Amino acid sequence: MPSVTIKDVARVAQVSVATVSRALNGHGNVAEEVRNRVFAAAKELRYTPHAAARSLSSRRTQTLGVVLPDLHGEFFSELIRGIDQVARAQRLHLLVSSYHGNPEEQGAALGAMRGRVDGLLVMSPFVETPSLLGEHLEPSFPAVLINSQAGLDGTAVLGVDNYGGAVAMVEHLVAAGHRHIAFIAGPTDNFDAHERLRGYRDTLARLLPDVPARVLQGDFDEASGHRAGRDLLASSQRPDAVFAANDMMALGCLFAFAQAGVNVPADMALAGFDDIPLARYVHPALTTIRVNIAELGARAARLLIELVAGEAASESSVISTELIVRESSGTRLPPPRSP
Amino acid sequence: MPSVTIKDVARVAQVSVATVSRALNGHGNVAEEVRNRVFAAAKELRYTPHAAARSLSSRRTQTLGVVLPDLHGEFFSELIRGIDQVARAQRLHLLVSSYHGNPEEQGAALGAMRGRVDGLLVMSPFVETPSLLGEHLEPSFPAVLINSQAGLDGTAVLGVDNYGGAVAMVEHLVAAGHRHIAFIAGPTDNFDAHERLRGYRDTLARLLPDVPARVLQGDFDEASGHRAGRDLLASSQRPDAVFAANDMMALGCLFAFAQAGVNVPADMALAGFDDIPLARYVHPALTTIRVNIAELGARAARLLIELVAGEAASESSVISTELIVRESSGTRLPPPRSP
DNA sequence: CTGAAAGCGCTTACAG
DNA sequence: CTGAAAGCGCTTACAG
Repeated sequence: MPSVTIKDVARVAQVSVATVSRALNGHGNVAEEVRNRVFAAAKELRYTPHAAARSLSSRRTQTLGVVLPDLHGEFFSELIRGIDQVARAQRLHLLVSSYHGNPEEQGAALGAMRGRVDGLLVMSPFVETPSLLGEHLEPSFPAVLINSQAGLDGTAVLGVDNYGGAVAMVEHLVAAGHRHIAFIAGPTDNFDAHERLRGYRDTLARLLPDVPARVLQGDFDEASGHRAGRDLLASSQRPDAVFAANDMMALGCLFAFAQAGVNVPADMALAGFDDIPLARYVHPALTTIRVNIAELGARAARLLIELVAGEAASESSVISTELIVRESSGTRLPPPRSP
Repeated sequence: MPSVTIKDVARVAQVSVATVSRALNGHGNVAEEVRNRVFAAAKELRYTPHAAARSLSSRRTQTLGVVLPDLHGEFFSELIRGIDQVARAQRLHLLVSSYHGNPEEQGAALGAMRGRVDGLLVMSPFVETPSLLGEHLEPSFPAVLINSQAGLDGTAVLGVDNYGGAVAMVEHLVAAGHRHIAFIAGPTDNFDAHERLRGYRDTLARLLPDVPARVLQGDFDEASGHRAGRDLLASSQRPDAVFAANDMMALGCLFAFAQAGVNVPADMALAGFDDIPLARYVHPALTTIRVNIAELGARAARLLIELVAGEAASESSVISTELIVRESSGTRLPPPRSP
């Protein structure tokens, strides 16, 4: 990073720093000939404005803060990619921070963003999110929550339609002729998990009021799915189908079944949620709910940019999901892959 | 973000801003009682220092810049995770930027980091990297390249031992009894791809001097692997084994074989490179080379932090790889999974 | 269209 | 141990 400053450019171009600033920022009211001199000088010196100085005086950082619970795995990768896509289209930077699932760290991460970002994208999948955020987020500061419970104040929230996805899956399983449908739930303090469970319960009660819900506790990772699968096999009453709250648990369950010689879907149907890349590669391919994560990130970023510009009212909405029927749910497919 | 400044704290604590600064930054030479007053005031006002202002006067941003060719997929996700792990341990922030595989954008991304970061982590897997970077990176600015060709100057480079990994794989395939080993190469302008190809060629020439190398062009994605697989099947001389320069191409190849009813490894052995999560789930599980990407990111970050502190001389090194033998290479395994 | 000057919020020698 | 002041590199009314 060269330490050539606006002063150097001004000297070479023989104008004041004010004029350099105006010329470089395209402020229009600069004589053609002067502007050219400034540009030439800037180029010659390989001048790049000093971001911190600019931020300090302009009150704009040209960067968006992204505060996530973790950075690991495809979900966050896709989310960041979606955010990045729209940010760069607006020449905005991304300050990324993970709080490693630790609520305290989340507060620190939020605080550390001050003076660094023009707005905040935060994902906080805790049930107690509102109070957590209330302490660290000024209501007046542009922010949009991702996949989180609605804040107390009017903070915008963008999320996946977890409830709708779970509803669609249960409807599908029931339509495929399954009656006893067990559910492997995600962590109890996770908002996504909570919504998916709610969708399962509501739909089962609606479609098959006489069949009791059956919920096994999981925590979204493969091992817990495996455990749940074994418990199911060991129980006196095997269900017709198992709906796992996410694909990783469904895979764990699938392996448990495979080890026990239980055939999916012939002996037991299986479905997941998320449509991770693995889902279509395992055998049998996994019926699941697709969630367009990049789209979620992109929409959140767009909304935030509007908020920063003072254009939009904070409004919450939801990204719709898509049922992806593959072999594991025991439904006969028309053509292999419809576009 | 509250707009309470150091002045407010000074007023409430009844001291000068200089004292507030010293107290909050732990400069020691502040009276116990005064320090307490300052802390109390800061807490009461929920004061958070303004990062841009601090950076401007202290010449330190407490953030590391990360400039990557892309943000998509597991590799970058893992890399960022590794970097994040060490950065946060030092309370450093991460400014992440993707240049979307576009060399021009890379220059812009690099330039935009000025005044925002204390050091730069850049991955530039182009063969022409040195000249590209020379234009935008001041030699005096702390930077470490990741998985890139060595810079002209003394810039530190950290990378994966692609060459060594390819050597190990060819040795393994030969030891398993395969002679005609085809190679599906990655993009010609990609440095990783280049090194892997070199490892293949050298080792084949060394171990089986009479067998000609056979290289098909790919571009690291599944489709190109599929294409190469079909070409191989259509050719008059089928090889005994196929070594793809990365797992995605190996998977594409595997699907091409499966479609054609060619059994792996009975009819043809197959191996990849990277050990992506899918590798162990496909059937047959894929023999591949594991690369610890998070470790790569972590080591790069550590090195950069030392450079920023002026502690280390820039030195280049390489992350070793590990041969993961699974079914696809046609070797009989001892126990299923050795730890 | 252009310049001199104030100010953004901090840190850090320099005095005392 | 503490304060007054300069300065970090920019932007932006305010004059002209």
